[in-house]
Amino acid sequence: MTASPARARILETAARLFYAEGVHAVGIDRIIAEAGVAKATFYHHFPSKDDLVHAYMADQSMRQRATATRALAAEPREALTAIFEDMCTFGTGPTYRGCPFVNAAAEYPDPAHPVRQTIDEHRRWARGVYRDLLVASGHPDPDRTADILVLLKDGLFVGFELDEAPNVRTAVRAALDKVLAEPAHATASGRHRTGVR
Amino acid sequence: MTASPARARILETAARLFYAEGVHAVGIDRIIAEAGVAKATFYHHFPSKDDLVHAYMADQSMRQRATATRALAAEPREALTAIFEDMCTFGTGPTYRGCPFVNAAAEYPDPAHPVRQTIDEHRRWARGVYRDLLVASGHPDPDRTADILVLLKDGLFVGFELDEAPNVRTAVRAALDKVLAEPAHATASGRHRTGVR
Amino acid sequence: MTASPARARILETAARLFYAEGVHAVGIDRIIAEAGVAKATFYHHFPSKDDLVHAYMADQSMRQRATATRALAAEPREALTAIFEDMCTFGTGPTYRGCPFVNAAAEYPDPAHPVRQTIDEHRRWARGVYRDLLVASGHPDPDRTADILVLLKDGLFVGFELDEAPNVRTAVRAALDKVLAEPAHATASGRHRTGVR
Amino acid sequence: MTASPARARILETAARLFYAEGVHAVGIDRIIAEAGVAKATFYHHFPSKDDLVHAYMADQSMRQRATATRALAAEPREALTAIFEDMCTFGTGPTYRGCPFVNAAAEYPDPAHPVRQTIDEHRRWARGVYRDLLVASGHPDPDRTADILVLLKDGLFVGFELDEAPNVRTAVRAALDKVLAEPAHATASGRHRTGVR
DNA sequence: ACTAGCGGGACGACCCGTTTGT
DNA sequence: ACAAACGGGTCGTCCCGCTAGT
Repeated sequence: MTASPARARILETAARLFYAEGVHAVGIDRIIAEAGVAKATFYHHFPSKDDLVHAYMADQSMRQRATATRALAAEPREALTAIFEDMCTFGTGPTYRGCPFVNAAAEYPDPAHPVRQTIDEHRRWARGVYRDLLVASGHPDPDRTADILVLLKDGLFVGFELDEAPNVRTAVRAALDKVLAEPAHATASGRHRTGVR
Repeated sequence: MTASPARARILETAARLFYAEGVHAVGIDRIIAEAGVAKATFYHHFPSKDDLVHAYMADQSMRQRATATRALAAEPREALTAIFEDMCTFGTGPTYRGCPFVNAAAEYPDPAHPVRQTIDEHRRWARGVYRDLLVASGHPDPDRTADILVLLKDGLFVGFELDEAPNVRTAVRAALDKVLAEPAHATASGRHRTGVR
Repeated sequence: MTASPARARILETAARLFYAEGVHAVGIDRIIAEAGVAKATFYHHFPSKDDLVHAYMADQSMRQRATATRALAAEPREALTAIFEDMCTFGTGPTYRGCPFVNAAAEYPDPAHPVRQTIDEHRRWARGVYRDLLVASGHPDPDRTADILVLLKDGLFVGFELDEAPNVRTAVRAALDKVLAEPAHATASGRHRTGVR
Repeated sequence: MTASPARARILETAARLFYAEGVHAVGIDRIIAEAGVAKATFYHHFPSKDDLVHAYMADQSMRQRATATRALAAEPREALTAIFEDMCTFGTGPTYRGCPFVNAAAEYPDPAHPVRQTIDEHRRWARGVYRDLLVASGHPDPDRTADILVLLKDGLFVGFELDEAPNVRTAVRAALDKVLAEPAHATASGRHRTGVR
């Protein structure tokens, strides 16, 4: 289908540069140079830079969904902690540069822009995953709690970029525990997990 | 001191435009046009665009500190909720465009850049405020809890920009309650507030 | 001979686009896309864009000659009026965009360019037709009058593009009458035409 | 007012190049190089190339109006022949490249484009001048005759570009004589057709 | 101290005509 | 017939200096 090697090289190069340096800061010339393609080839696959940015966003979303799908194999509660652990691991990587969606949104102020809509869609998906897992795990208030988990997710993405990673990781684990803890009186099912991972 | 009306107009205009549209997306020419100053005047006060961005960051930090100082008059616990309520109110404003520091960081990937250092400093200040208030309110684990409040703060800034404001607000209040709740057994000083505002 | 269907489609498409939008404004990619041929096929039939432009000019000339040939069946005098009526009819068509040769000359300033030479040749042919018809109709000054008819032809082509068609048509008919009118004293052959068409 | 030397140099250079080589064929870079201005200066005075083209058209129109105004000092009939003689003289100049308006129209197919509207306005002015002079000279049919003079004008502009100048000049003079010749009473051969169509 | 304008040159996105391989 | 490569060209914007005038 879309199995053009040139297109793949362009998208991969763009993803790396856009994420590392920002969308506006990376020019087409640089992308085609590092991808080793001709200008005409680039514009054949992506009629405009915005189309490339859009494809970059869609690609990021697809990758995160694939990663999450793997975590979804476990039990609901474990899946949730696994997802957040995965994000923490990602956040401590050498190339980490924050959340690609939040960063892109910072450069695309117009909420009606296609890039923003792709971001919105991704966020709805992420919240949906949290909610579904909470429902499956029998959480009494999955909707509100999913919203809180989204807060936590965004906070950790920012934190790993701008604060000290170990502290962030510790705080994320503590916060997740607090959020997933049953409301005080309903502590029937003893929850014995004493350390994620 | 720096009470030049021209300089103030430049900074105010730049702050408005940088925040609303992003730093890279706003050119010097546009700033001087909308500020109604001459180019020479601009470069007299700000030797380079980066200097202006730096001043913009410092100015944002100063404003947030002034706002927080007002909230600090109340009791520690009240002060904390007031601070988060203020941020929620800010997040629902018509010109809201996310956290200026997070947005700027998205456009300045180099952690060694002066702009990033100003951001770091601001974040250290914010965390310090949270920690101090937690200490003053007798919280048993002020350091880790301050880290969690930072997560919450960043999450809400992102959420108000990219998600539905009412849901975010509700989630923030619930999360703050959870975070500030006394660990079950140690409920000496009964804090009976069951819902902010 | 040159009965390749691909070639014909290319030439037809190019003629339509060149005439409607100008030569420089239409790119090869657009032509091959709208003609539905491959790039290699295009460059097989037309080694360069200039060759295509040249073929476009030659084609236009051939078509005009074919049209004129039909009019030449009539009596000389009638043939002349028929030729100008044909041009007026052409000038009021929905796709009319002026004289293709004049338009092309506007984009090819160099008189030595092959395109220009094709234009020159076409104009010599047109003037020759006028002169021959004037001679055949017994006009006393066919050479100078042919030059005047060329002026009229060019004027009407411009007029139909840039002025109001009905006024132009009326003016063309009146001018043609004036031009073809016998000089006062030499009114031998009564000319009985009482209304073209 | 608009007495900026840089702007004047740009416009003068653009007029020369646009007229000699065509609008699309001349790039901004070339204009600013030959005018000796900076790109920023160019875009300060002309926000886009189209604005420059528009100014070029308006400038040409103004110049032709100024030239015509000088000829208008004479008696109506003399003024008309002077105007056409002026155009013939212009047409035989070394830099002659046809009518700037017709050439520009060839490159701007859209009749709604500002450039085209400037052209339309100029043509209305020219026809108005002819008509006024015909009225002042007591011509019995100034409106239709003005239309014919427009035909003649356009024809001569094209002819001087694409045909042999001396023949064109002769033909123009002869045609002008025919067009301005007093009707009826000064001629033996009555003109029987009193209204085409 | 402030304004207005101009010069400079690098870079932005995007399109051009053309050739080659498959 | 399609995809890719190529290099140069298009218009336009960038940040930044400098000079002259008030």
